[in-house]
Amino acid sequence: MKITIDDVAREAGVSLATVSRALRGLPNVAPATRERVQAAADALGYRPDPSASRLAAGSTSTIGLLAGNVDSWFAGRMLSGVEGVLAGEGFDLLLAIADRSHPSAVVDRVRELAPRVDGLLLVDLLLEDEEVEAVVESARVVVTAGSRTERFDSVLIDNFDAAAQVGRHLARLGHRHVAMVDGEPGVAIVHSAPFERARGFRAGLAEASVEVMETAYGEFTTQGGVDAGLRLLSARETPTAIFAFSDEMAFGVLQAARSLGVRVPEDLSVVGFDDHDLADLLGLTTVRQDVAALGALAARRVLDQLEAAGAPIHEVVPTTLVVRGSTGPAPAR
Amino acid sequence: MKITIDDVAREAGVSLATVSRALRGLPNVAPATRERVQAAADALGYRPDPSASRLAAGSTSTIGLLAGNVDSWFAGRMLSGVEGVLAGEGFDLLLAIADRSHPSAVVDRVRELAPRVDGLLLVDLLLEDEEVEAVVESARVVVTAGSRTERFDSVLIDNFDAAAQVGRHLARLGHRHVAMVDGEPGVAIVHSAPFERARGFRAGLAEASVEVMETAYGEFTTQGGVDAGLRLLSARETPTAIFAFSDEMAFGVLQAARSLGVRVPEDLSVVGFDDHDLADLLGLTTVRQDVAALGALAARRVLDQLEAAGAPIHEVVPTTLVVRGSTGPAPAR
DNA sequence: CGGCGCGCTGAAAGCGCTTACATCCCCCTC
DNA sequence: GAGGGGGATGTAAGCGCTTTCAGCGCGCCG
Repeated sequence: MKITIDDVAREAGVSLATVSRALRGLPNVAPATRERVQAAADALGYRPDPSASRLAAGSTSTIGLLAGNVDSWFAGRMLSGVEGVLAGEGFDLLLAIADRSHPSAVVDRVRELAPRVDGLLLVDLLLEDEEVEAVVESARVVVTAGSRTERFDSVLIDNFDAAAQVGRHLARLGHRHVAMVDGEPGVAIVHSAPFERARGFRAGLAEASVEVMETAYGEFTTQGGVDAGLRLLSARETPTAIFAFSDEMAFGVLQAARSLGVRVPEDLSVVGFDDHDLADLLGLTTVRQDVAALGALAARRVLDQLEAAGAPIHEVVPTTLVVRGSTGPAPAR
Repeated sequence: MKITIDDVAREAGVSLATVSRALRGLPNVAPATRERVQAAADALGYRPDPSASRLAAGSTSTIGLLAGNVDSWFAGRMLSGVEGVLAGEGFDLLLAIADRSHPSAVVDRVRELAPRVDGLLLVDLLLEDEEVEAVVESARVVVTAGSRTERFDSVLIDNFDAAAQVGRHLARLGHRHVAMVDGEPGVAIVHSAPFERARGFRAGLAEASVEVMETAYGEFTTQGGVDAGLRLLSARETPTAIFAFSDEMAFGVLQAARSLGVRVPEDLSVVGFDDHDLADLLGLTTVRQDVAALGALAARRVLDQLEAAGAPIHEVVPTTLVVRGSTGPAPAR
């Protein structure tokens, strides 16, 4: 029932080797032959069996995308960008999620993925040094998006600079009591997005001799942001400005403020990160990054690496500070 | 360099057939042999080549997920739920997006996907009858999630009933001038989510002899919701309540209301659909559906169908109307 | 006019597995 | 104690492609 390359060969009156060459556009096929083969293939509705091609050719035409989650605004955008490029180039996209609660989840998943893909895209994943090594060993082509590791190609924004701008913005507004909402405590991986944002924010504030008075953690979720906001705003000394490392967490902070009767921006300025669809609606000052473009670029990097691996390339995509109503002058004390 | 099943066979001192059987847990392998083989495989770090297995076995252990988009709250949740189940069962997840701007996109994509997957999951896709036929012909196992087609298994909510509840809720609050925000005009596919929501909403209102005065279209995006809201609220006769078919569109309506100085809920009641993370934050009355559970169930249905196909099964997941601050009594006129 | 090179095509050997089918051996039954 | 049955293992034939290598015919050069 299944139509194989032999059927096409018979139909076109050539050998199956010629069919294979003709259909894949390889050289050394006479134009007339190529057409005849194509016509035969179309007539029969022939579709090459991917499993067979993969086994014979030794490559899968598949790119694996491993992310920590897939239901955040960031991940969704990233996926969109990546899929667009891969589909355009005829590659399959294999999606995997690394359960962050399990310590070796990333490495385990990479090992599983490696044999079934030509290249791997790690999205927004923080890797310890030994994890990086393990990944290097099991996968041939690896690109990271949203975070950076010396060993792999990466596509990301200048987190340091973006956060520094936020710091300057708040300092300029007169804020002296400033807090931040990071993802998780204890993760201090150099070059990782949270690490760089914290560092940049401090640097931006430092220009005006302001220091971060406290850090809370919100796991990059809205609910986590609520909890973090409640903690910060019900402490003895409350901040007049909070910088959350994602819009989703910032939304949570806004909610916490509202539930405590803290007015934004009169009593509290809030800044997020991402420029989520709803940031505009909620009037949130934030850092805009074009995540879909990031994803598209990352996908291209994987494809390029497939052709010719070289020294790691780190691409930086620009960001913009978008000032809206959630930030204002520091209240008088 | 690559470790194959032969290497393991040699190491364990058995034939490669036995290795294959032992490692896959097939019967007719002596426990001692199985252990020896496993030990050899572990020692060598053997990983079966998926391409070879697939070619030989004739099945791919891969499920394809085709969606219209992947960056909505709904799609992200769905993906999460699906991935969880598939990963647990050792299946790969192939992700594809059907570009809705192209009319035959879904069918084309299904044809591409079919040879590389064992089963297909169609997420939130509206299919015309002829498209359904084309899909039936090219793919063996198909399940739809979020929408329903007689030919395929489906997992979805009772859109009619959920929307009817919304209608009753608004009617009970005294609203007589009611509008809705649908996705796209002209899509009237029976059993599809938008179709059923519109029908259910009308039915719920009809119990109180209320009719829908107008319908706007928001493409299921926040921006689309803004536009739809602006249109509805700046018409000659404005509604006192708007039911948007997704929270994201409802957020847009809220923004439109705010920008026009229309107070919610004093002047306007707004209801969404989904119970997005931020619905709570924004005080949006909405219909809660557990999308991740929907996805998990859908994935299971695909896997079950793989084992034994039967008459289409339609699973219905319950929803809840969550009343928050965005709905209130109809204003006096 | 013979030989050489080149463009095109075909034959065949895998790619690394799965899976009938054959084989062997041990133990039980009569 | 011979015959049988069944569990454990091995042998080998594919699965449907890709790719190397050889072959063939033609045109061109000397």
